[in-house]
Amino acid sequence: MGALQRTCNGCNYKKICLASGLDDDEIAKFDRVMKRRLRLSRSNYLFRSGAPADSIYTVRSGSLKSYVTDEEGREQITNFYLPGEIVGLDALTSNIHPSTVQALESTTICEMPLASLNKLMDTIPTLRNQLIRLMSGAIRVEEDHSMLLGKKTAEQRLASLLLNFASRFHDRGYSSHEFNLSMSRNDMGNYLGLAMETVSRLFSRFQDMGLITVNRKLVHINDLDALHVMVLESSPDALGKGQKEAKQEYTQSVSQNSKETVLYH
Amino acid sequence: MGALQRTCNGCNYKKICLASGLDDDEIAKFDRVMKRRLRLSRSNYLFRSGAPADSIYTVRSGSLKSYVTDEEGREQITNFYLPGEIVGLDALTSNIHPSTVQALESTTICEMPLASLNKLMDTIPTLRNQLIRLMSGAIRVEEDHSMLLGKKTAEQRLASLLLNFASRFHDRGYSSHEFNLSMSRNDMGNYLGLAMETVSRLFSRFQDMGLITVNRKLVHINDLDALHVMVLESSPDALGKGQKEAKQEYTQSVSQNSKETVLYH
DNA sequence: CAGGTATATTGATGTGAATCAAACTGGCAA
DNA sequence: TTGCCAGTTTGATTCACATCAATATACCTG
Repeated sequence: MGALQRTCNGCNYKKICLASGLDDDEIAKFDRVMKRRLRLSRSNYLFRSGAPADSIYTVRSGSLKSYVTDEEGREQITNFYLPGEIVGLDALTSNIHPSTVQALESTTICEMPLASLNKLMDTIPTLRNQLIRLMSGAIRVEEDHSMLLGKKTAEQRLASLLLNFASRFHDRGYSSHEFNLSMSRNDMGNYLGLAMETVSRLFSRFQDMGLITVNRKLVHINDLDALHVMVLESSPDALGKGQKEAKQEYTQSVSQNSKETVLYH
Repeated sequence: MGALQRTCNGCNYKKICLASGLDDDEIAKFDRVMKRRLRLSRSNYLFRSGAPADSIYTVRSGSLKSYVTDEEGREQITNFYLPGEIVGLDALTSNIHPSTVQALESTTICEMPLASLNKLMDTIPTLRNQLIRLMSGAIRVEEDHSMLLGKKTAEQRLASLLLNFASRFHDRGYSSHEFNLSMSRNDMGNYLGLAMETVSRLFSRFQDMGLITVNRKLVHINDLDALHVMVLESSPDALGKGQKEAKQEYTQSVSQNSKETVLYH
């Protein structure tokens, strides 16, 4: 996954990352304060939880995992990061990193110092808006992760992960049918709230069902539709009693329902 | 939980909400575009997923729950909101609400139109920074929720919820020992990734153990420390084999470890 | 204040995924 | 080439929590 350009303008991911939406003049300013080519090899840390946060980062090539740690040393992987994605957005409340970020393979990273970013945002409102958009997106991603952890079966969790990566690789111009998952089975299990053994068994099962072909880290998806169906299959409690209005069109906006009423005073 | 003032300056929660950090002049401008006293009664919607997002909101009194819905109608509650907390931050990517937000009791809400907010942020950098801080905090909250859903036992999940509310009530000037949980057992279970019956049993168990006294929605915490200990107790896999470096001081920042190395090129 | 409906509690049973326990595989260093 | 070791696969068993089921209790409505 190369992206050898040294400027944002030449970068493959400028449409995805912080620089998205900036005009030529603005991107040049942005470029000037962006530090490029931070390099990490496999399993090295970008930063650890508790460290002061002076910058946010973008993956340029390779991939990362981030995880939070509790007082007992339990680790929960919260995200895997692919090129163009922003890392460190959870540190802007306290300027202390709450997460640890570690490379899954040889990875290059762009660094944007927060001081520079703040200064730039004063003069480039587009940049501020883009940061806000990305942060909002990060919240959504976490919400989806909660849905996965709270409401999906093991099978649906792994299917979701495969579909998620398929679509993100597709967005980056790579095949959505064949790709490398750079993290270990252990990492996948941790992210999915499953034991490593369960992940391994599911890979075997999916292969036996003809849905995928796996060879170590390389995954080939033979039947994307079947994986989609699998994720949608209703789990035992999907339509539990407590949820009277479930199963209606979920993209609806405003209904005539009496409960919709909102009153100003 | 009254907060009857009609201006931000007189509001109990101005230190927590968006207006935090603004000087008198700025807060006056902010005040001018804030719409106050949106009212919802129990189980009414503030907005539903799929609806266009034109504003973000702050709880003024009462409480809310937010949940995401998948294509099959499964609902995952992602958050409960108390006075001073901001709702709708996950909608700023697409200007479509990904979540549904519903009142848990009679609730009053302040509304900040996004158009006004954007205009204000052009002239008040503090406001922009505060929004960014709050969004970053929202990401952290979701990460903690993932840790809860992915790595904690049923017992630890309910204990975490109780401690979470204890501390949030405390922050708002209420007792951290006695408070009302406005949501149903069903909602708690949904949020915690547990069956309602499990939540109910745990309430009974905690009461039998002398940790709390429950009367329907009213919870009195008798032994806060014991709940803390319970959350920290290591679950079966807290120190699994895959996690070599667990159990070290989790607030550490930079170690001498060789893996810490970061190279510029 | 009677009656119905929501919500909550408690008990009995079932099960999906965890845990425990071996083997197996591939990468790498000597 | 050998041997080691981390990562993975596969199998046997257990267990925490879900599900099913039956009351019980609070709340709301007429």
